[in-house]
Amino acid sequence: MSPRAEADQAPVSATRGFHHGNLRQALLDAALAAEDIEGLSLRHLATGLGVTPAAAYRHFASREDLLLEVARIGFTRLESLFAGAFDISRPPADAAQAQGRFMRLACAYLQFADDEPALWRLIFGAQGAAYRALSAVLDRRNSYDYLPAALLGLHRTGVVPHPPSERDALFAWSAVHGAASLRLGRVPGALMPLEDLAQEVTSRVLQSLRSPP
Amino acid sequence: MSPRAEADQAPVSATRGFHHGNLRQALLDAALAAEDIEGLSLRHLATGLGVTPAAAYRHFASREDLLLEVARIGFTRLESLFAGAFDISRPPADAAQAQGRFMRLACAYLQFADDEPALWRLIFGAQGAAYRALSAVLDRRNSYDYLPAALLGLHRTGVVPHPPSERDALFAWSAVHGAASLRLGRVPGALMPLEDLAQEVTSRVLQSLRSPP
DNA sequence: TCAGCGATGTGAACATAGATAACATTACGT
DNA sequence: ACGTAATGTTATCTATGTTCACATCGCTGA
Repeated sequence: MSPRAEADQAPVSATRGFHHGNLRQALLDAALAAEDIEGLSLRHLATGLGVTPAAAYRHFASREDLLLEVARIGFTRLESLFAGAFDISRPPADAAQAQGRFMRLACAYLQFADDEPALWRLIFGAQGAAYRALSAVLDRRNSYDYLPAALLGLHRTGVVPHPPSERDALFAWSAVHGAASLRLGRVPGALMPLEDLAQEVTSRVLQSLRSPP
Repeated sequence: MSPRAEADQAPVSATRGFHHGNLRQALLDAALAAEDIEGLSLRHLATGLGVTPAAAYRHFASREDLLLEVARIGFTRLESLFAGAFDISRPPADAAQAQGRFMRLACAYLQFADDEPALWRLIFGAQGAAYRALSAVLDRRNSYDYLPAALLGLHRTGVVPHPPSERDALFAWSAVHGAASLRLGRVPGALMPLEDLAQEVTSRVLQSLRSPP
């Protein structure tokens, strides 16, 4: 279908190869910079790069394909935000650290929505089409492990009495995801400073995790 | 801008006036029945109704305008689901009833996402553009009052010790909205029966509301 | 009653979009 | 050095949103 792999690792802004630049990456970069990724036009992108519309089809099977690739890159950005929240390979030292991890994870999620709203909408928006398409392809080991890991840390350090279940994880995800959605929707109550919102949500989720079903 | 009002009250499927039917409503109905409302084409809609594309512009200033009107109708549908959850004009009799109201309100929200995914995506999807545009126009008295009312009922009947704050409402909304989003995104954990999910989320939100900040 | 006017629909047209096919050029390996 | 694969171009097709000039229906007031 579409040439993938080695996309996000290529020399970033190189007009390198000359004669014609290295499109593909240039197209992806331009798409990533777009204000409305889902609404962008291949022709606009191409002509904006001084190239013919048809040229884009040498690198992407279709507009959808391009968008899917952009979504994939966006997903890896979200993953690296998660990775910046805490080191998943090392367990938390104490309760405070476990709570800090949980809080910072929520913060990362909200930060992504704040910093890259177009990418957020591309991934989680329109029926989550891109999201579902991605889930089938990505090795989900990375992003899908941070939340369970954070919850497990909370249990191991005694913050939460019961070992975390899938339902616990789903509830936590729902709360944070919902908060991010409402924030993007400019719901008045969700427009407080990002850290405050993360604090708010995580502390409340914690409250609910301290009790058995 | 756009002719509004009296739209959702018009004779529903009437090809009444003859010669030419009563478009507008027919267009709205067709749009409401579409599987992908945001992606529909005016031409398709028009020709599907045996009418010229340009005819649609006698009733809607643009495609966007049509979509906004559809979103408005969708919003009133959500409101009537809320109204079916409980009678906002009467306070709950006891704690059990108050909890039932809260639970049924969440159920209504999730039901809407389940039954009308296209409308949900139109309203809350794409950056919540439609949602924001609507919020400015709608008298929000209806839909925006159910959640605070439900929370107030919980407090008045002694389920929740502290009077509900805006932050309480935002958290509850976030959790339910997030659950609906993940469900629409076919996140595996959110695919349980609708009532179970509503029960799950509301009981956990309740847990968190029982403690002071 | 009927002239006329406003509401509504038609036909043709324009611009933009995604997409494809045939052709041109460049770069690179053997 | 040559030829083949990669990449870009030109031209073209179809679909869509949108507009404009024109046609037609139906109702209202003299």
